[in-house]
Amino acid sequence: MLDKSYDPASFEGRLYAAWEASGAFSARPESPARPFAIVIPPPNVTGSLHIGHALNNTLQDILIRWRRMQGRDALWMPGTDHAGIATQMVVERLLAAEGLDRRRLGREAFLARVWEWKAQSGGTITRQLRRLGASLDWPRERFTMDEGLSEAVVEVFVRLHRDGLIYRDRRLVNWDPVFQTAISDLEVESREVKGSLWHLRYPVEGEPGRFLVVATTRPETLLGDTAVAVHPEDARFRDLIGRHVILPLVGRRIPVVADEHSDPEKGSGAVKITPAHDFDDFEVGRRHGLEMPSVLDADAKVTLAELRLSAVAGVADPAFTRSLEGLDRFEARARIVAELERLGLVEKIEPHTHMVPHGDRSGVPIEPRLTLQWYVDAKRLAGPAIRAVETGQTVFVPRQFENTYFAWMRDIQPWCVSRQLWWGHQIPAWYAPDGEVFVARSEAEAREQARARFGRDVPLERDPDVLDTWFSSALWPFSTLGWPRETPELAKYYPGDVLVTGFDIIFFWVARMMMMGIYCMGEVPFRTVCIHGLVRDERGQKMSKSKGNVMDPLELIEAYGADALRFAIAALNAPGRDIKLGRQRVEGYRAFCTKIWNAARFCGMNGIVPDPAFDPGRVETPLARWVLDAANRAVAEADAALEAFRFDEYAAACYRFAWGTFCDWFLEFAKPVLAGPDGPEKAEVKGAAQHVLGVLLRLLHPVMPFLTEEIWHRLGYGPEGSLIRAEWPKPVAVPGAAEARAELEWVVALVSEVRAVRAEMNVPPSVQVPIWLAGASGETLARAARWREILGRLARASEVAALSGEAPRGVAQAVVGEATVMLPLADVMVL
RNA sequence: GGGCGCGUAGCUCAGCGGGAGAGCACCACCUUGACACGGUGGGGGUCACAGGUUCAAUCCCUGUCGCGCCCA
Repeated sequence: MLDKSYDPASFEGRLYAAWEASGAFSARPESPARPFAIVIPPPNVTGSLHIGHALNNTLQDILIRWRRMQGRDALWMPGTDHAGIATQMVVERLLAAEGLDRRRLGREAFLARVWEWKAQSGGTITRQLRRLGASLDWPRERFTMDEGLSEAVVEVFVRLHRDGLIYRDRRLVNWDPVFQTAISDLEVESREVKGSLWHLRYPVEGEPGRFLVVATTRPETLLGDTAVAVHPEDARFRDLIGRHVILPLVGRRIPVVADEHSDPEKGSGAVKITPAHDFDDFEVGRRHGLEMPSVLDADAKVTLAELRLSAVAGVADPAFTRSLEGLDRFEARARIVAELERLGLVEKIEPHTHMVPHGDRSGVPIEPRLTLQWYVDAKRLAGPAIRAVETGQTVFVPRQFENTYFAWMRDIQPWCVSRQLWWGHQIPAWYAPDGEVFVARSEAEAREQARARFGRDVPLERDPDVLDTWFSSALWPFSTLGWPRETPELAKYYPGDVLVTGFDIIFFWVARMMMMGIYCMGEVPFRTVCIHGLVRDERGQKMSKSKGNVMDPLELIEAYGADALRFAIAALNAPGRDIKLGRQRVEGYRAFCTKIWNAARFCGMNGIVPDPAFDPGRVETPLARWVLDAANRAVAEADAALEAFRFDEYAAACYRFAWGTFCDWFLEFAKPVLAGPDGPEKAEVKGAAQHVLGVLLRLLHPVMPFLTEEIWHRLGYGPEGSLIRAEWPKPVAVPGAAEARAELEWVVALVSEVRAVRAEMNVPPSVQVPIWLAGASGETLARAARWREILGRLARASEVAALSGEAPRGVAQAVVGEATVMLPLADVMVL
């Protein structure tokens, strides 16, 4: 028997442990069953479960549990990624607390510390996913730095290099001065900064007293200017095109070039060009063949190494400029502006708000820097990945997100994959003393190549850099299955069925997994990409620590149970929309959990016990036929919703059937029978009840695994922990379903009408009133007789009788079907 | 500036050529032997606005306004 109240904390942990111990989450590669495979979008190993993970993993778990019950060989591949920067940051912070730093420790010792940290703290999120109920195949758990996955990374790098798809190039990168590494465009976020627009006077060569005024937000990069650009159509500057100006502080002459990059409407109409420290300027520099001296180093401090300083009276004093060497970029800015003001070279300073790129983790402005890095030719990999979506080999749900994918993929830039970090996959490239590069699977292989090239052994040095974490994540759909080895898992579970992820991740994972999957496997990594939104607070605000509006899924699970949280997430997951989640929503769905619990408890109290011998094809009473038919429809609705990734509709179908049909009507109709004498009718109603409750538990299991599993064994449907393996319900043949539906719909309509009329007339529930039916068919009167007792209970009818002739005075009337319902209320109304 | 999406009951959102809906919230009544995390009943919307197509438009088309996101 079930306890008096629903207390999820009392069984969730126990059930999860039982499932996991029994191997219920395991895929069975050797089984002939058709596979259903999902790879988890690997969470960051430094992470802990936030509400976005709860959403993402609830949806995946619903799909996996549903397909598993349908008999598919379900594989949900777990794991985490090594999160290069984030992890290195965490460990460096720990070292700092001990007064150490990684450079003093050395690479090898530092990496040992990272692994040590991972062993101790890396399992946080996987433990938390268990609290959610996520049925991941834990023994298969992978980590992007695992031996096997690392081997895959090296293999892909070597192949890409062999195919000319990976190369070294000197280009501008987003340089993070804090982490001292290149970072990806996607790790850069624009932040609005209140700054200034400095209008600076550059003396025009050969015309003393004439200045070309440039407007800039970054006066400190002036040192690296190699031109001034004006718009070719701009009449103000036409005569200056092709002439030169003198670069203040540096004293070199730099050309005035015509370039459409310069916007006559903005600033002064003339822009300084610093090709080594600005992406747009870099392009201008390329177009005009300009030099590209760097004036800021890895720390974003001034370096003059690539400059030649000349003295120009009143414009450039080399002694001053040399004093800038080694200054931080912001201090240099202040000093430079002060010097220019002293020289009378500042025309004006305007307040100016603009967007400045910041490193998303370091929080400081990124510095575009010219560096030599490894690049993947993403453009060539993108072609097939675009076609795969165009031709429907992979489909996005909702469809409109394909546009996001196409937009990004069609405009894809060379992918900088090297990072100046220690934690990550070290690039498998070795350099000979002359700089010749050997890309190989191992040092031995590199030596062989070098020997073949030089005819003797030469000392080789390995590239110290590591690869972008996304490089290894991109391989996740097949590296986790054993690639490059041809394992049974790879053969069976690739391509996967679905990738479930947020729209903000389309660029990160989806695009890269598509490119690498097609390149390495010759086939897309997944058939469907199911895109969900962001979880926001109840007012639609993004959750953030600074706003203090974050909801902790673990806290919600403790307060309301994992099932309530999961159901809330599913129910609110409207396609293409963000989820606005408030505490009250979760609380509200906890009420639904409680309702199910109590309904099951009622069944148990009335001796409704599982009966495998029950045959729904042989039921005779309208009530049993009707409820079995309603369950059929609920199953069909749930299936259709899940097939379409409509988690909200699946939840709604379950809710409607469980509460609106099973509890509100079926159990109420069943009560007089259950309370009555034993006999065929009671046996049949009990049979139908146990059957439909069993359907309901199975139907709800994917979204409410704990509650349903607990009821399942407590009521004797199977041993503890067996619902997860139970067969997904299928519609059953119900004889006379249409007639039963018509009859029960009539009863429901009649009861509802009578209740409404009575409520409107203020008749107290304690007062029983006759129901008279006028103009009723013989069929209706027969039904009325069959449901006499129910009408007494639910419609508070003292009698149900046919009426002929005139309507008596003082009766309230309503129409149900062909009949007019009359209630003699004149004496009992409360006015 | 380009793209995508959204504007339907107080809130969150379904619906999408012919009947305006759900859940929650609200109001009233009800301690009925599963459940007050409950039951019953009820109020509440010119479906953003303006044109157009159609016998018919919340739904299709065009435009306007407002909001959000992505990209530059």
